[in-house]
Amino acid sequence: MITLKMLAETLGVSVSTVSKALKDSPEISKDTIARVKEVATQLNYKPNRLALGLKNRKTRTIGVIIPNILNHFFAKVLNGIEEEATKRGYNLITCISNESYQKEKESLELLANGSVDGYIMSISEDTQRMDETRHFKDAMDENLPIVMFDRVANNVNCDKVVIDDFGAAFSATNVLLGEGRKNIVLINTLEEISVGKLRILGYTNALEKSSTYSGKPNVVNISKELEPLEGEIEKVLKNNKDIDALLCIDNITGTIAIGVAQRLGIKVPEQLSIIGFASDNMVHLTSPKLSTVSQYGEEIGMESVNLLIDRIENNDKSMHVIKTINYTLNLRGTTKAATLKK
Amino acid sequence: MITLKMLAETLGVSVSTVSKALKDSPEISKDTIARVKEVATQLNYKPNRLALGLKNRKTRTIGVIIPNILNHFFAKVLNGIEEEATKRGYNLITCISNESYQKEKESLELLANGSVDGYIMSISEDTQRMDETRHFKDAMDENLPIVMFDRVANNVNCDKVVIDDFGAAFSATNVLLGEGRKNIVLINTLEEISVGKLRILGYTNALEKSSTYSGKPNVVNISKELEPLEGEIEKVLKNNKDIDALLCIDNITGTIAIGVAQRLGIKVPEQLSIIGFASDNMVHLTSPKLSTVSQYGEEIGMESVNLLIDRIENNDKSMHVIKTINYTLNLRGTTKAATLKK
DNA sequence: CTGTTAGCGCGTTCAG
DNA sequence: CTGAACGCGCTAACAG
Repeated sequence: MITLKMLAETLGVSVSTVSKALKDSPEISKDTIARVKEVATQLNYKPNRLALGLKNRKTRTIGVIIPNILNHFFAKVLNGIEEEATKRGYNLITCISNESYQKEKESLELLANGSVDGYIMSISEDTQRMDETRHFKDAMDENLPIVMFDRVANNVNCDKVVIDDFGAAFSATNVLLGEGRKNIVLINTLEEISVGKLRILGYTNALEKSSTYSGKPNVVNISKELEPLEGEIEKVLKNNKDIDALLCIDNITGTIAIGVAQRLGIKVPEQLSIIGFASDNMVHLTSPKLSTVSQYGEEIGMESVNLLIDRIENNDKSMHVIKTINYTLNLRGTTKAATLKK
Repeated sequence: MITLKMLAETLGVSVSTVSKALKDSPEISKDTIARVKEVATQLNYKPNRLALGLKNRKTRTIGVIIPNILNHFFAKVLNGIEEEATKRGYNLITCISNESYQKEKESLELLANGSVDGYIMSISEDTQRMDETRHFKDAMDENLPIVMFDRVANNVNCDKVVIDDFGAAFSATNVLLGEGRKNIVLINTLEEISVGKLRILGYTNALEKSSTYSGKPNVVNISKELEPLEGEIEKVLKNNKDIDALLCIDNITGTIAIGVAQRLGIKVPEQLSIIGFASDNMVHLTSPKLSTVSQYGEEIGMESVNLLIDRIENNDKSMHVIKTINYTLNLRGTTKAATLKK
């Protein structure tokens, strides 16, 4: 690792001269500047980030804490975060909470030692269940801003990037209603999570607002632990006679449901419409292709980065914002009304 | 952020006394140690990682560079890396090369400024195509060890963690041969990548070694850019009359092929066996379930971390190792011979 | 037992 | 135009 000192020695000038020369200080002669830069590039000098951080009290590093990288949605968000952060000259320190409150808390604390300038995170299932927020506030008290995305803590006062989950489920339900469906069942595996609640609300609301729908909201909770999910979905299809539409608000059951329905001899979408919240990367695995509500993971990541960096660089204490990212209804083969739009 | 200096002031002692007390130095009296620790925990003191890094010339941070986080395999590896790194007290700085040589090179250089103690990476498609290695050697010249996993550069002398791709394809092919398949086609989307070559070699080798197989190796390359993959696979099934087995050596076509075959009225596995290298998380999406060759992503990540940290902490210059991780053949519904084992 | 000093790499005074 | 000195937070060698 090449340092200013080494450059100074090989050039026979002082350290501060080198430092100034490298940033084109008017204090230094054109001549010296040229010489210094020449040697610097030749020796491949790179300012030590740690020393800079120590000096400026800024690391240009963002702490990212996500619950589960194997979830494709979070992977997409991370992708967006990485891209935008790189663009703005920031690095990422990535932690995975694995849906555990303990790990999330530890990561937060670990990075609050001068490692990062702020956090982007989505909170763990554990934390949501326990409704714990102390650790967030501790971090923010140390002047480390937090941006939460997707799964956010309502009672924490920080910037947030969310999807309009209510609206998404509301629109999706309306699509099914528009097809004349009379028996729309919602399948849920996200029991305790805030977004799950909002989606359920959107669904029930749409049904209640409908003048033609006579049935009651029908929410079926499936535990992710309960294997196999296929069996559980089969039960749903068998136990709910006259079921003609499925709204799957987690990221997986929609895809599975297609196969189960077909195996049971139910025609999709003629006898049963299905809309999922699945990732688009799974769409081409099934036939017919699943109609989905898409979440723009990358965009969420990018927005989070911008919100955070603006907050960091302006040391901004103004009102915190909640940014809502639009979802998109991608109607494909598992619904009939491919012409309906939001 | 609480510093030693602040602790020293509130306690009325010197900075170095505090420093020593916190690490139970025998130079300091039990009494002072107790007092210091008391205040330290109360004020929630955390040693500044940057300052430590600057002092020790060690950051306890690993630079991770992966080609594409949306690829489930890499996500799994990252998961394994994160877990093991945390266990050993290391942080991760994550970069995504997006399969670009340029980005990979930039990331490598960017982190070579004291940000990390070493790298774990899988090299980009771009880099493999160009067969570029200068940037790796530059980093290693700065005394930053590199561990490469999965996609490795053969002509770079560093630690490597790989799967036995040859053996994996060899065994998979033998399973198909053992079923009495006479027309085994290999489908490939990984044209330029080293692992792809090895898998193809395993396949051809198995066929050539077989005394009963009369056909020739039949390798079909499909470009990932060519959308839709379904159509391409359909062509393969139609163009190759008497085809009775498919070995899909990338991570996606196996899953798709099941659907395509069924749509064409081909019975799986009666008329057509399929083995894929797909991620196990996709397995439950199809019916019948895909037989796969599994790559233990997490294990690869963990091994990489241990290799790297050992190298870092021992400043070890000994021979570089190539660690081979075993794969597993998971025979499920798309093959008949569920009893055959490796 | 405790304090002073120096230095890790850098940038920013302030003197020359 | 150039250099010496200082401090960011920390540890370690050295004095007291």
